[in-house]
Amino acid sequence: MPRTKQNVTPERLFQALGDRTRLRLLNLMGDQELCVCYFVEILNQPQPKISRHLAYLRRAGVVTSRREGKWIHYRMEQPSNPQAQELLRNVLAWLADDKAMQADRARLVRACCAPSKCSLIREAPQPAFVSGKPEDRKRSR
Amino acid sequence: MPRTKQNVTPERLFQALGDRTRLRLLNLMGDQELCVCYFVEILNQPQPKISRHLAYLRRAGVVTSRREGKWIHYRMEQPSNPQAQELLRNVLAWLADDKAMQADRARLVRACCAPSKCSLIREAPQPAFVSGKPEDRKRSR
DNA sequence: TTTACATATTCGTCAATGCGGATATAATGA
DNA sequence: TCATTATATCCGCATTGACGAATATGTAAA
Repeated sequence: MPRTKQNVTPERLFQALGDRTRLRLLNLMGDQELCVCYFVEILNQPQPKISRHLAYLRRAGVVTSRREGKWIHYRMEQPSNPQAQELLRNVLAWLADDKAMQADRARLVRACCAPSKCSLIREAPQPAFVSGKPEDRKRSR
Repeated sequence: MPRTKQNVTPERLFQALGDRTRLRLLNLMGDQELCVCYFVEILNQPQPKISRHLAYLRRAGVVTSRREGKWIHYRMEQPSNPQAQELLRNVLAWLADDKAMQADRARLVRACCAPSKCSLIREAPQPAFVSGKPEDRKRSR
């Protein structure tokens, strides 16, 4: 029997949100799917660290990933519970108030405008908001 | 200089929310101030455990306490940031969906209707929603 | 089939935190 | 003052989780 997406418990979700690095990751992928190398570039943190936190978010059911060749894209996953959806929207809205989070988003935009300047993302696929593809996010699993 | 209420960081708040016992406590005090002995009675957990979790919530800036003789009342504290306020409202709404949380609230109402049956709260001051005093919560600190 | 590159995982260490049990503190009343 | 009651804190232990460093895996390209 194919295991359907299990409901995230509130405490599990909040544990996932209880770390600065993970909040920064969610802040960046709030709008769109992003490739791992962007997170590493923007947050300027060791790649294994980023990877570990992404894995934590995935295990907590907050994000999903999709492979595209060598690259792996992460995006937020809509919880099945409407209250939880609303809550995640609120989280992102709160983060948007934070100066450091705004700076992260600004760095993302800058990196996307001049990918050639960023060693890590020079050849990586661009996020949708740059390439212009409107919401063609495929379901992964 | 009197220290004003410092802003709660998102990660700190979410850490505070990342525990089942603390969520149950918040669920109970969502509507009104409550005396510690009620938490002990309703959750049916060791008093030191309840006390530790209440202390955690207090340190995280989520609740405040007020002493009344032998008893100490806890209530949720409004964050200064409107986004955080909205978020806490959402948390409570989400919890209200949870069967176990509903059961807790039902036990609270039952305990308040027959305090003589509950050894721990036999003589404790009743919560405002029982005694009928409309929102006379005094600021503590 | 090598090589290079993107990403994930493992390992050892350390700090934070949850718990039960015991004890301390604070207010009340005899 | 002493006893009682409500609540808080401390102790020792186990678990979780964050980290850097090293290494493994998977894909593509030569």
